[in-house]
Amino acid sequence: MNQVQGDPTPQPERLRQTPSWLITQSATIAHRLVGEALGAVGAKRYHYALLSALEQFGPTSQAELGRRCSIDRSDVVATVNELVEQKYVERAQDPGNRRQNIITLTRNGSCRLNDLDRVLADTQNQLLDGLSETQRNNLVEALGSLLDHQSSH
Amino acid sequence: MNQVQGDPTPQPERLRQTPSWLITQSATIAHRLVGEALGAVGAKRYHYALLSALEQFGPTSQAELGRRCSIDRSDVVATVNELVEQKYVERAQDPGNRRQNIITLTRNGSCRLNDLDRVLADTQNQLLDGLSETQRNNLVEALGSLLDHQSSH
DNA sequence: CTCATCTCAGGGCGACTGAGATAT
DNA sequence: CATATCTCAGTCTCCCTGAGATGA
Repeated sequence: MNQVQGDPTPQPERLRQTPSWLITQSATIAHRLVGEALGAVGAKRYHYALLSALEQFGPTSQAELGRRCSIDRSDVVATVNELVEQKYVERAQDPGNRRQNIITLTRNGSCRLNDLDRVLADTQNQLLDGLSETQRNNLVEALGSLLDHQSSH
Repeated sequence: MNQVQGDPTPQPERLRQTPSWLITQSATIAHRLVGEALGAVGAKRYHYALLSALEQFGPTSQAELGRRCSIDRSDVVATVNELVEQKYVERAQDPGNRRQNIITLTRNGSCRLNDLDRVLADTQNQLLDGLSETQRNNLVEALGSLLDHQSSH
């Protein structure tokens, strides 16, 4: 029967004050929102990441794609397979270095990226709905620093 | 052979400017750091969460623990099993409501929580190493708002 | 009958590891 | 020889669902 009022199952103070917990909880929410939004159009997070990299940097090997997007080599293989099947990218062996595959964005893939841009813009607004402009900027700035610093070990 | 200079595999702009991507990337790093630190002393993230809730709110049913810590009912069962086995909590049927189990923190469990507090404090410093005090406060504040707003739908 | 709770079994995804084949 | 790439197979953790049993 609970209390009459004033105890809407708050979270433990320890967790609320632990940055790593705040980050992973937020990530779970972000993950769900993005997954649902992309899933509704038949895409996944990794699809968007690879298409973004190809659009910005041009044809790229799979290993390089993995480095740029922080995606594991195994997952790059699987994701490229999916994107090839959907005709959004093409895979070709590099004649100058036959170890590697060069992945190229198709015109279809460019359009796809633009579509996903719109889907994601909506999702970001949903995710940050309660935050002021200042809070949004602070968040992006702080997490950017965190990633920069951590990636340089 | 790459360029002579100035191209240390940067990330795509689109990703760097997408809050959900920044959050999930940071979460992956946080997850790894916390997992390794807790794993080194035989603990898991869920262990710390449940112990925190029990310390702050006293004996609690499993369903309530799940609500307070945002842990799924199935995972609460598994985690309580582990904590019972390690003698950090005790499980007893509520005589007033025989549907539910009341979980109680043992003296051992209290000590364990203090130990984990120290482990986690170190980890938070590692995680936020490159950030100024202002950035850290901004981050905690922004993510707190995000979680508050999202949890109220 | 309905609702809440506890429990188990298992699916799905993301992050990751190991090993083999091939080429530099 | 060592190194780098691509690929497959498979593990592990977390998040979540479904369903059954019990009791309010």
